[in-house]
Amino acid sequence: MTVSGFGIAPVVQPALSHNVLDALRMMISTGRLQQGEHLKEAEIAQALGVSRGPVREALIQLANEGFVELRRHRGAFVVELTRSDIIEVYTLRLALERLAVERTAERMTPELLSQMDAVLERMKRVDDGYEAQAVTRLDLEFHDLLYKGAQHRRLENSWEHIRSQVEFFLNARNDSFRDFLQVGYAEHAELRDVLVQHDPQLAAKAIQSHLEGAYQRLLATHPQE
Amino acid sequence: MTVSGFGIAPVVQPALSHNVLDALRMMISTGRLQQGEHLKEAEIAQALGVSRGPVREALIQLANEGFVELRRHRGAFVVELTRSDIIEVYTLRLALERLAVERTAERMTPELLSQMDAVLERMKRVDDGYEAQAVTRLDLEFHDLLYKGAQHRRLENSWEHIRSQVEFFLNARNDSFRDFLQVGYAEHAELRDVLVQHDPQLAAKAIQSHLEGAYQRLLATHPQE
DNA sequence: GCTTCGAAGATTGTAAACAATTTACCGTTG
DNA sequence: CAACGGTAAATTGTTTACAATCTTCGAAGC
Repeated sequence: MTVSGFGIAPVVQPALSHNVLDALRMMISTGRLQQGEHLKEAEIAQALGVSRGPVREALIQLANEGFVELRRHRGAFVVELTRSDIIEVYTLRLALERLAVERTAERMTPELLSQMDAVLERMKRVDDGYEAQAVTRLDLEFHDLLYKGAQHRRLENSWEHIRSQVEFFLNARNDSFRDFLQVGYAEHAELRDVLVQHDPQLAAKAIQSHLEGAYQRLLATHPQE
Repeated sequence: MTVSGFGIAPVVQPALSHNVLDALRMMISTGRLQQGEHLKEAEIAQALGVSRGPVREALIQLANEGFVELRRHRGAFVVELTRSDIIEVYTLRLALERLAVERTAERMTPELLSQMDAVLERMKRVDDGYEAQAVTRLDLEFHDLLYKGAQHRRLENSWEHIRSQVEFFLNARNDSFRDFLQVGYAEHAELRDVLVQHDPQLAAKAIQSHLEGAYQRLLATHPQE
């Protein structure tokens, strides 16, 4: 191990299954794939120019992320997300993110702070003509930092498991409600200000009210079923 | 849909990958597989009499559960669980299980209660000659019911993701400390008594102290590294 | 008309073969 | 003798082929 600290990343091709996973994930979270749709392995494989093997592996992962349902001998179906799914995702996310901010508040570093500020800066610059997916990405980027700061591998993993579903809901919402300018920067900046105080309990309160707000705005776009 | 409510389960063979998954999971959680060990696909496939396909799928699942680490072109390695992993599993488990009991307390039904009592009854009957794995199973069975009662698919899924790791730690502990007679029944019965009161906040407190106790006992068996 | 049955097609589950990459070994070189 | 290089073996990544199962659709029987 004589060499280290080069700025260049090692050249490792990502696995094909990883490419397939990314492609499918994006198609679902952006709504290009209908809910309940039957994802046929052969079809996907041909469309992406790979064989069924990598596709199967990607579908297993998607099932783990709760995006598709795997039925034996029937294949993968895009899950239908209803109001009760919003509640599930929200409650689980709150449980996870509370742990995240409690730990992040205790571990706040200048590096992390500057990364947060960088994201906040980009939020501030968002103007009227923004695209829903772009602000969703910013939102998620900020929350990614919360998990990163927690330095908790399994917690980050759990977050990844619902992250795409959150992305899906946020995309749908930001499409119909264009209020990111009002709430986006302000609410996240408030979170940042709380985190630097190194107070886990305060941070837990803050994330609770932040997510509660997001949750209510989300429910407003999904009327009863 | 003319037929329903038969007592018999439909005859669907589980997928081979599922069998492989169960087999590997047990071998790891019971410690039959060394930490850091390299799990070779061909070897496992031959030992279990299947091809590499199902084995690969099982390994992907195991990686999701945090049991093995997958390195591209290198294969699957059994993770090495250290003191910091205990902390991770414990903190994450607490976050999840708090949500679980909060919901279960709100949704407590007579059916669930009798299922809990059945498990408690078996805990009570445990005598001096118990085996570590048997009491671990009982312990986990009770906690499974907490998640079941929460009626939260994604939460149950998250629990499954760390359940085997909890099992691994509990097995190791129950092997060296044989105090299940003292703490096993009593602590879980107390949890049950709290849950029937339909008070989420009280339930959250109870699970916190229960897990805190389990955590401390666990740490005692894993000295610093 | 409605149900039942069965065959053909479609789709997934599994196995086996091939390709790409890593690891291990060993001789060479300075 | 440690470091470097190269070749063979081992291992994973991917593709292809085959088996098992499900779905579809239409005809037969009531």
